[in-house]
Amino acid sequence: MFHKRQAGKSQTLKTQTRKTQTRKSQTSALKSRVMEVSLAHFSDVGIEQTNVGDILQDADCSVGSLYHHFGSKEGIAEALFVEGVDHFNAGLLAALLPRRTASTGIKAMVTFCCEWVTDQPQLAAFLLSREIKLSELARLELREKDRAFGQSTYDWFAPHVKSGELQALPTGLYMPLICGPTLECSRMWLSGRSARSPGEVAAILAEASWQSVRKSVRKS
Amino acid sequence: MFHKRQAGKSQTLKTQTRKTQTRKSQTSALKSRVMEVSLAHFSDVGIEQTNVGDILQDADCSVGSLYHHFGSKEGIAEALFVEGVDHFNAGLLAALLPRRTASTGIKAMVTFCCEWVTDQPQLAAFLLSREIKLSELARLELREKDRAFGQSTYDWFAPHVKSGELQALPTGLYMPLICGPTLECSRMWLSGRSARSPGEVAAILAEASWQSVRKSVRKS
DNA sequence: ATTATTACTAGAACAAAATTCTAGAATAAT
DNA sequence: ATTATTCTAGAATTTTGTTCTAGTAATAAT
Repeated sequence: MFHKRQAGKSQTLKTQTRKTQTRKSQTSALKSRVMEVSLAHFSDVGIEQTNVGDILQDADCSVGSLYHHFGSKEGIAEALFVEGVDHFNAGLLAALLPRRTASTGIKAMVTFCCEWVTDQPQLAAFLLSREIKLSELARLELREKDRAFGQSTYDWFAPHVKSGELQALPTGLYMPLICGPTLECSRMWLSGRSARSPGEVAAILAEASWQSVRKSVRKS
Repeated sequence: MFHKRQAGKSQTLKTQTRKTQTRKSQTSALKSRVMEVSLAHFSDVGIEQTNVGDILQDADCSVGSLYHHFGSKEGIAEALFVEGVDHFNAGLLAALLPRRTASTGIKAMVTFCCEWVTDQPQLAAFLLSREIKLSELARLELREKDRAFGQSTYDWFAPHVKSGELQALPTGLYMPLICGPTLECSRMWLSGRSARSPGEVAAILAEASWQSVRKSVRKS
């Protein structure tokens, strides 16, 4: 009995582990499927126009599962949004931090931005649409991430401000000045109002944004 | 009989006119009320989260009237959007066209943008959210207006490009470079991610945007 | 003047779609 | 082994946008 139980236990443990992984992987695959399918629909026709039924069908998911994992349609959007922001911020920092001069850093930010949008238009369109009603929890989470991100970038900026290469500006203005034009171009491209992708005009945008934040002594 | 008819007619005309005006003004007041109330809700929680029942109640309007005048919830949004874009574009042109130098023109655009957003945050938030699914008709109407607007601004730019004050850029890039940073600041302020209103930083934004599009001969 | 037409209002009825509920299966914990 | 938890499933419910029918007031036509 004891032996049997032991054996049974180890057996169970083993199979449990295997089964758990199977279950877990099934579950996580389901969640991924739902998110992937939802992103396609959201970026295509917007959250409101997307109906849950289509998501369920395309992701081969039951009503119960969807509401168990995400709580609501907005819940899916929220998960996508947080994931997307994380991905973007991480990429932008990775592009910025290794640069040693103000000019190359700023330009790297703009270039990264352009490429990221051009490479994943669906996610970009979704993030830029901002039609997401975030829960209080997610709002706080994002605000904290935003703060940390802002801090990281400013830590990089500060020395260059001190050395006189960059203008001293209210901290909240650097991002809009550096990435604002690019994001505006992105919106226009993503919504079909412009034919030129951000990737195609990256160099121009990078130079222009750099001119807008550099500390300059003008000839004229 | 003829006389009576004449009298009757004029009488009718008079009362008709009065009654008509009353009716018309009632109707137009109703439409205004619906739009005003809707804007408040839309800019606050978004179109999807706003429910028609609330609009009906707050605007003291019946279901029938609302659908008679606007066709759908999106119809209200569409009307607000078109009206808002018209108002913004007209204001921007009015700020730009009288200026005689490249520098003052560009700065006037940015300044106007900042003030407009700061003065009517609800409308600005609604326009910038871009969660509106426009009808084909409205889409075409807006595209045409966009084109005309772009043409007007470019007609103003062209001479300054020729004279070497402004950079020669792909036409689609002027607006993003000039207004992109401002719009980004606006989004942050409107969504509560930034405390400083665009109006407060207008001067900085104007100068920076000008630096980004001017044709410069640098000292360094 | 009477009749027909149109513009508008009103709210009950309807349909579509999001979400909740109940139940049961798989897995983990005690 | 039993109990608790997580997850799946889909029927049932609720919510909500929209349509429909009917009626009223204003305008035009005859």
